[in-house]
Amino acid sequence: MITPNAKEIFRGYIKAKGLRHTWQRDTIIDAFLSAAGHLTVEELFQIVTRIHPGIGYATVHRNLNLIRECGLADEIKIGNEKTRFEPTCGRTHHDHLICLKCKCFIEVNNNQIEQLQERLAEANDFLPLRHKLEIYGLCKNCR
Amino acid sequence: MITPNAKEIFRGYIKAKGLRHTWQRDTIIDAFLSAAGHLTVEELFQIVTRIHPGIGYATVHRNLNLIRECGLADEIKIGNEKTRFEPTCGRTHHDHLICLKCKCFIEVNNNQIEQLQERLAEANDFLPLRHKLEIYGLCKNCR
DNA sequence: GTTGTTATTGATATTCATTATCAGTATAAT
DNA sequence: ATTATACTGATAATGAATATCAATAACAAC
Repeated sequence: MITPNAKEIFRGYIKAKGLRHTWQRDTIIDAFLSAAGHLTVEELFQIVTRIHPGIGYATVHRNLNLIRECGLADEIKIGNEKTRFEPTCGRTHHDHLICLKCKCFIEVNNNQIEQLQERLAEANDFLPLRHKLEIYGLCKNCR
Repeated sequence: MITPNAKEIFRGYIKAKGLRHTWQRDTIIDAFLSAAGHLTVEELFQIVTRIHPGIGYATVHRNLNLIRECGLADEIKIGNEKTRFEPTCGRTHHDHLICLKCKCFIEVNNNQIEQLQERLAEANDFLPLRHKLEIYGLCKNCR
C-alpha cells in the first residue's frame, strides 16, 4: 500500500476550503511532516524559525490547527501538559500507555479493541469518527 | 455490594495527608456528592455558594482537586470545553461517546474492552491504573 | 483551656496556552 | 493590471488553572 502524499492532502484541504497557498504554509507542513512526532506548537515554531526566521508563532499555531483539521495530525493532551500534535499519515492509528511518573508514553495498537469500539458505538446509534484511548499507569522503569 | 461511604473516603484522604477538616470541605464534598454528575468547577461553586455564601472560588477549585486525587471524581475534558468532574463512587467505570456537533455525551461500558486493555498494558510491562476512552462522532440526533 | 504551629481560606494576582484583533501584505481570479 | 479577500505577524485578549499572601482556623501538645 502506498502512503498517500500528506502534503497533497494538506494542499487539497486548503484549496477545498477556499483558502490560499502561501510559502509559510508550505514551510510549516514540510517541517511538521519531516519532524519526529509528538511536537508542541512551541517546538514546531522553533524548527520553522530555524528554516525561515520571521514566521510568526500565531501562524504556526493556526496552520497546525488546519493540519489537525484535515486529519494529518492527532492531538495528545496529557493532564496540564502542553498539547502535542502527532502525524497520522502513513501510520496506523494507535493508542497510548502514559506513565504518570516519568510522563513517557508507549504507543500501542489492538484491532480487537478497535472493533469492539465500533460495535459499542453502533449499539448506541452513534456514528464514530475518531477516538482516543489513554491508559494511565506506571511504565516498566517506574513501576 | 455496599457502596463505600464516599465522604469517609474523602475525610480519610484528608487525614492521611496531614490536612485538616474544615466546614468548607464538608460543604463542598456534600454538594459534590449529592449533585448530578459532570459538574464544572464553576457549577459546583454556584451550588456551594447557595448553601454557604462566602466560600471562595479558589477553595472549591482546590478541594475539587483533592476529591479527584483521592479517586472520588474523574476528570472529563472535551476539546476546549471546561473541565468537568464526575463522581466515581458507587458507579462502575464507564467510557464516553461524545457528539462533535451537539457536545452531548453518552456513557457506555464494555467489559471486554476493559479486559483487553488490561492485557494490552500487561504485554507492555505497564501497570495500568486508570484509563480514558473517548469515542468522538455524531449522536443519534446529529448524524 | 491555653498556646503554638501550621494548614486553610478568600481575595486577588499571575501564569500560560490558545484565540482574537487588525493593519499591512500577498494571493489568485478576472 | 485590477480587485476582492485571505493571510501574516505582532500584539492584545481570553479564560481556566494555579500561585500568592495576610488573616484565620484547626489541632496537637501541654
